This record gives sequence, C-alpha cells and structure tokens, in this order.
Amino acid sequence: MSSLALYDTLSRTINPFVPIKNGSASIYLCGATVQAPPHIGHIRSGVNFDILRRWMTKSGYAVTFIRNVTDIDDKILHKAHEENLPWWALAMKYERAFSDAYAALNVLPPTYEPRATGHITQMIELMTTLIENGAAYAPGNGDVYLEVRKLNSYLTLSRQKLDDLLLADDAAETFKKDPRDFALWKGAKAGEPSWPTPWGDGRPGWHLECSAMAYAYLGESFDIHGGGLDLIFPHHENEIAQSEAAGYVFAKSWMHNAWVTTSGEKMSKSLGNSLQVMQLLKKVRGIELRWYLGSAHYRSMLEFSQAALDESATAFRRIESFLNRATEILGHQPNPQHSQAFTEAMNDDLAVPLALALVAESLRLGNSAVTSGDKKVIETSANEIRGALEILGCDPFDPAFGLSHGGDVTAALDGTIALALTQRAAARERKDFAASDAIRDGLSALGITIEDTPQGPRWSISRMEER
RNA sequence: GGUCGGGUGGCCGAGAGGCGAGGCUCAGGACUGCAAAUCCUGCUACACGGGUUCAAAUCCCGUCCCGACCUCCA
Repeated sequence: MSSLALYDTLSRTINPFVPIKNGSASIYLCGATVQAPPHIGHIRSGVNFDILRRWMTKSGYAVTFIRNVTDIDDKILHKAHEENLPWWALAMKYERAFSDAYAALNVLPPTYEPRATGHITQMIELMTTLIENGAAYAPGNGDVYLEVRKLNSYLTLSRQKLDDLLLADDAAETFKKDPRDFALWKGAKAGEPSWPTPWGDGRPGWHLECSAMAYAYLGESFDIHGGGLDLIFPHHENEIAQSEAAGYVFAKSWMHNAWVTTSGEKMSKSLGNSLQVMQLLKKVRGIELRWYLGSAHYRSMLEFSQAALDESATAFRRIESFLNRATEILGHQPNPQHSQAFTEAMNDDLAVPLALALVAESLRLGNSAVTSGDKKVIETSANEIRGALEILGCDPFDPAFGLSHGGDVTAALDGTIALALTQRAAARERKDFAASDAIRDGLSALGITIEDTPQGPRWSISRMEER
C-alpha cells in the first residue's frame, strides 16, 4: 500500500507526507481577499485544496484546515469607494458571495475561517516581536516595515535574488531603509479605517495577517501552506520572512494550485462577469462545475472554454446516470470504496486525471454489467465510482448538492408519469407508434426524458433546460 | 533584466526513455418499432531543427511561439 506523497514548491520535488504530529495534518490555505465576486479561478483553488483535505481525511489524518478571509486591504478600500459602501459592508458582501460559491460547489467549510480584522491584536504582537528582534522598524509615520536585508534567507520559495527584482512603483518611498522592504503595517491616511498601535494608527499590510493567523491557529510550525501560484511572490515569501524573523518554523511544505486560463492567459477581472461562479451556475449545476474544475491536475493550468465545460458536464451526467441506475437495480445506494489503483493515484500528488481514467473504466464495466445483469459487477463498479466521486467532492448522493427533487413531489410525479407511460405501453402494444411517440414527445417537451430499458421504461428530468 | 511554467490528436486532458492514459466530439456497427441509453469498432497525436540511444512525446543542444510573477492577484 502506497502512502501519500505531495509536491512541495519549496523543494520542487514530490515527497512523502510526514506530519509534524502523528495522525494529524495542519493546513493553512490563503483564502479570498473579499473585494469582488468569486470567479472560477478563485474557486478552483478552493476545490483543489478541498480534494486534498478530503483525501487526507479519508487517509486517516485528523485535518485542521484554516482558510482565511482578508477583509481589509487597499483594493477593498478602493472598491468600497467605487461602490459607495462602507469598506466593511463591501467586504461582508463579497465574503458572503465566496461562501455561497464554496457551498454551491460543495467545498467543505474550513475548520476555522479567521478574518484579518479580527486578528489585529495578534498582528501587533507579531510586529512587536519583529521590532524587538531588530527585523522590523517603524520610521515614525505610522508605517512598519520588515527590513529584508537583515533576513538570514529570503526569496527561497521563488528562488530569486533580491537584487534581481524590479523595483516597485513606490520605490521612492522615503521611509523605507531599502526599496525592497515591505510594509507590515500602513499608517492611516485621512478617511481610512485604522486601529491603534504603539507606532501610530494604521491598518494591516497585505501579508501580515496570514502569518499572524497561521500562528494563532496552527502554532509555530504546521504541515502545509497552500494558495494560488501567483501568491508565491510576494505574498508567501513575505509570510515566510515575517514568520521566520519572529522565530517560527512556519510551514513545512508549500502547495500551489495553477490557474484557470482563457486563451492561454491568466484570468483577470477585466473579462467581466462571464466567468463568475454564479454566472456559470446558471448554465451548469454546482456538481458539474466542480467536476470540471477538479478534473485537471491541480498543478496544471486549466484552459477554460464553454465547450469544455459542457462536455465535462455531459461526461459527468453519464456517470451520475449509471449510479442512479445501479441504485435502482441494487435497491440501495452504492457504498463508497477505493480500489488499490485509485488509492495509489491519489497518493501520488493527487493524480486526479489518472483517477478519472479509472472511473471511466469502472463506468464501462458497470454499464456492461447492467446489460448482462451481473449485479456483482454492478455493485463493485458503482461502489468504486462513488468512492472516487466522494473524494472529488462530486458524490451525487451528497445532500450538500440538494436532492434533485423532493420525495413527495417525486412520488406525485412518478404516479403521473406512470399513467402516461401506461398509455404509451398500450399504444406500443397495438403498434400505434404515432400515439406512443406523441406521449414521449409530449413528456420530452416538459423536460421529462423517457428511456426504454429491458426492465421497462424509466424516466428522468432533463437538467439543462436553461441552456 | 531575474525567476518560473507551457506548446500532446477535431476539442479537453494525463504521461515523462520501450507496452496505444482517459474523456468529449465525429463516423461505422450491435441492440431497438423508432428514439434514448448502453456496448463494440474506427480517428495512432506529442511546436520546429539537430543529437544521444537498440528504442525519444519523454533525455541533451539549439530555435520559434505562448503564458505567469517581480511587493494589487487563486
């Protein structure tokens, strides 16, 4: 039996996962800066790390999963001004939008979801330590900077050299000792929200909150720190810099998910609304969108297209259809199981695409078994497929996705359709195919699909009426 | 300038020296009153040019193209 191995951005190699605390896993994922509605790139990160979490949990680890919300930063203040809302109202509005999107895609809520503004105390403590250490300085204008030249090491994650970096636009910043120093804390400008500190009123810089909150909930050292590729520099480098300068070990390994791209390019907000999660959920169901986002390997770019999404949804419906049929035949829902091959695929740095090939194989065997009536094979296939879908967070029987139709309604509908099907059967019996097809077409127009099977006709609700 | 990813069949998407990943689409077949569903068969690809090797999508050298980050970013 293989054991879990994961790619580590720091070493750029796949290593066996060895938890700091036996039987446990601690994960910190950089969540959203809540300044706009989530697009599928944001949510892909959530889905990828949710798959990691589910697999680790299934593998027996007690997983503590922290995903933060950054609810104060430059962009939030800017957007709040644009939308003519208090900054906190804007942040909450989009925090809810993210929560809704996570829920729609069955991304499990984190163990805890700390907000930056709820951890000002911890940030001040961290800055105090850094200033006492001599690692940080407060030039007197309310800002606090980390002095990067004094660090023992810096930029190890992105493997860059300090002097090779292009200078930021604010390089002329007179209060910095070195233009590469970065702000832990920003002194308050007029009209901006602020919190009191020993160095003046101000607000958090972008990076400080993650170091403070990771320390607060996971301690000086934890197993995995995750986020999107674009966070490697500067965000994660600066988290490392702050945390190590404060004397923490910080993250043992780093995982980064790749982007969703369009036409080869990273998604940007200029693309408009079309790739927002809620927009896409008008076209496909949450479970289908999740299937699509989770289907590529987390370290590979996922090239978005509407056609690819549609195809992916079609493929998923085939799988779902088999599970429904298997449930009817078996008389009970499949019991999730994992084959050796599936386990090995997932243990190999979450080789989801390989796992999906196994699902496809099981599906083919299962469908053949439906034709031949081999219940044993139907059950095995269905169990393994459901087991895989469960880990991918795409189990169609998971109540998180909501039942497709309520029990009472289904019963009533079932009776109604049964009446129509009785009429159709009678028409077919007397070879009046015009009449029987008229019934089928009529039901079809109402969104009810009829299929004739050796066990008799079965009906289902066609899903994509909105398309 | 520095750092880092890519280019795989009609489309999506794995793999990383040798046994055709897989899916979707399309075409043909089986089944069917017809559909639908399902199964079977077919479509034998790895940017370009060299090289190494018994063997290269995979390694090496060179070239072209695309993208990302460099203190706003999933």
